[in-house]
Amino acid sequence: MRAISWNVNSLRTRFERVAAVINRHQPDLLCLQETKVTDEDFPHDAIEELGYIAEVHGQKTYNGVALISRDELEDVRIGFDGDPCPEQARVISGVCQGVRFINIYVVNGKEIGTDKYELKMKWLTALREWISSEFNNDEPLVILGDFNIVPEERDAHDPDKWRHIHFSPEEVAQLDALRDWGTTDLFRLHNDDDHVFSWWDYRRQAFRFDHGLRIDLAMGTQRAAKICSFASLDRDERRKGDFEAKPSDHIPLILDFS
DNA sequence: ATGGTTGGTCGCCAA
Repeated sequence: MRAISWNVNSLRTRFERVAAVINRHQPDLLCLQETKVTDEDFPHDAIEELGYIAEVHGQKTYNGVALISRDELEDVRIGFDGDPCPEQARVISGVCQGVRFINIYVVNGKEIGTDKYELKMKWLTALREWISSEFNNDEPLVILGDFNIVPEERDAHDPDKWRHIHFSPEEVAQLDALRDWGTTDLFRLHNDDDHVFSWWDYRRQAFRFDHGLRIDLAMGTQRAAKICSFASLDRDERRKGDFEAKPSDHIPLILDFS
């Protein structure tokens, strides 16, 4: 089984690239973040033409998540109990071939000291409480998506530039708490290199200078890690060439499970 | 601290 996580930064603007990613990688499950489309306007017909079906949790203008799969998923859930901002569409989960995938778009947080940063901490704590109360860490389970958190120094081009957001001690501690519950960074099972990034700011030619961060993550339980046979970031999605036009600022995270 | 690109929407807010 192949699963992909990707912050598309608007599904409707990026649809042709989404179709290209599906054709290139042939995933069983595609977890999208920042779809920026209401459920009413979701392009279900175009997804079905690709041979897929979509479970959606969207809203107008901001946020929005979706699960796009070849086959029907089991136990699909919209959002989570205890969400401090339930009006923001940030979580959708479901079971694909026996593995539970919790697709998340974490609150960005803006900067330490702001209300948005406080909300990010509250949101992450509430999400962990929901996950640990609702699910078992001895089951195959993967929490994946745009975490807006840099796990380690080697995951930032210049970690000191990001200590006010994305790489603050409190944010890293939230990730550690998720590890303590019994999950591991699945990308790191198969990649040892420093400076492998998943996001580059659109501004200041950040991709050209490779000023990026690895903030798109998949945290899997031991049962998920045991069957995770491959993990990679699809840098070609942002590179120039056939796909030069309008890339997302994030690239897809590809995961295989045996 | 400022900077300055993209998307949704149509004036700015969010990232």
